Amino acid sequence: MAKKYERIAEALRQDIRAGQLRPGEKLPAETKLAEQYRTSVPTMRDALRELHAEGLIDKRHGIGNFVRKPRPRVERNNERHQWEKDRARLVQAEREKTGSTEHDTGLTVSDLAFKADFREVPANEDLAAVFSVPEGTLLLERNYRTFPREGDAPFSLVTSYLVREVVSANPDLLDAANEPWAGGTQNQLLTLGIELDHIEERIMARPPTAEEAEELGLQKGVSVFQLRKISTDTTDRVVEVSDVILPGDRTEMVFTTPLARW
Amino acid sequence: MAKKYERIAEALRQDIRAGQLRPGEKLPAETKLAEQYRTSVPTMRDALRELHAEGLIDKRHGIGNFVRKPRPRVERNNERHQWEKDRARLVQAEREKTGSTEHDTGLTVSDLAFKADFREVPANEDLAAVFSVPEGTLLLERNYRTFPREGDAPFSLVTSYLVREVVSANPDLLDAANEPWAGGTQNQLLTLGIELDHIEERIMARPPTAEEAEELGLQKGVSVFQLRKISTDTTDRVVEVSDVILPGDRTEMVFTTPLARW
DNA sequence: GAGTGGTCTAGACCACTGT
DNA sequence: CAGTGGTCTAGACCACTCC
Repeated sequence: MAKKYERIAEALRQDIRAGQLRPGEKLPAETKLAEQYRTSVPTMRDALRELHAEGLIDKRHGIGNFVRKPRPRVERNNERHQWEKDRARLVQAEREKTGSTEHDTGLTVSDLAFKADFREVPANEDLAAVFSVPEGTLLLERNYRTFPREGDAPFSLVTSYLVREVVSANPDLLDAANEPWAGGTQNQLLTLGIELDHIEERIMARPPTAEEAEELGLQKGVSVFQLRKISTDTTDRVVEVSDVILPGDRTEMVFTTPLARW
Repeated sequence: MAKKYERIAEALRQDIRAGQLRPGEKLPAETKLAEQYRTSVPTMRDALRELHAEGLIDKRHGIGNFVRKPRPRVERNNERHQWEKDRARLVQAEREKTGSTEHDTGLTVSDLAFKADFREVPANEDLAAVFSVPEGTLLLERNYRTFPREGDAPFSLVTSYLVREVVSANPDLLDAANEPWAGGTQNQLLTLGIELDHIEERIMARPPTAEEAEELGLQKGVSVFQLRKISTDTTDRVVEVSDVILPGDRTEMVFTTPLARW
């Protein structure tokens, strides 16, 4: 015999998929549900936990359980990097002509930085290795919180690192008040005479920390993408390292790899 | 005051990180632990569930809870695609000279197919759209189970689709007995006169289905990468679609994006 | 304050594993 | 068989949200 909580979960799944329970709709209280399904509250909660892990329901403490509205997935395409690079110079060219209308144009098509927070930190072992600098080298750490335009939940947590020494040639870059910066990071690097050659991204999936779950409005059990983006310039020097946390249930990452012709 | 099960989880985390509890070591029985921490068994289990979700312990029914040995992460780099493409012709060249020593050289550096299972299916709406063929078009569906060389748990579940009509020019490709195929899929396509131009990969993270958890030896709550790889040839035709499930806790995906010079 | 989900207890019994 | 984790019960009380 199937486990009781699984049978209950399956019954609720059917109701949801069949449209008996519609997106946004509130489920009966857990005590009521336990009664309906002739079981105890803890067992009922086991069933609900299953649905929750699958992303079918949202749990809201003190309010209730709700059938989840399918959240729009956001696509993150690696073509954005070339796009950003092209744009970095465009913006620069226009600046020379027109002045500064740049403030409207955000960083990237679907990102809009609302909060930027800068500080200086010494490189730990990990970062020192990636940058190929001695441990303890001063880095500029920049924290961003970005939101989708629609005023939904915040969408990604970004921590970016630059070598302080390298950046100091342009003092504007040290001030968080200048964010969001028209033309994005690649334009910032351009002001330092740095051109990027390639970008490497390493992706892992893991459960969110309590902090991340809080900030991203995630529920326990939903996994996050952890992405480390490493930007290397044309002299083969690592110039930026960026750690990004993305909600696994709302993000779709797309990478296109071109192949050399035979 | 912090929640009790969180305090207990934290205490155990410390013990693990500090090396008091070593990888592979068995924890005391849940009843004993509950006693030690002066709590009930269900609460103790809440704490253990937390550690389990974080990948710090393995739960083995009927045996015990164990500190997890850090499983080697497998790196999946997109440079493999170019590597495979180069290799596809190399193998071909050597075949003409020497004969068939190809059987030793697997598909890709760290993959080894142990089980291949072929069948023909009509294209559903989803696949038809990707291939740009009418719904119902016959596809060759190939299921692979790959294992890391060390005889550990199976490592990825792959379902690959090709348009049956296209493949039939080389009947050898229709027989699962010819797997693993020296030179991999790109060599198979080469025998059909097909050269790939680029590969697109779409990545999502989600909890595993019960089936996947079973096959990959995953534990509940650990998420999987779902990767769809779309291969397009030099005539801009989609020739292969491959759905891959990878364990999120053991896989690190790496993508390098080259940028055009200014 | 009323109603909700979250935490916690103290057990009982079942299912799985190894000897 | 003994020992383990998995499921399930029937409650109590706390923390949160809304009115």
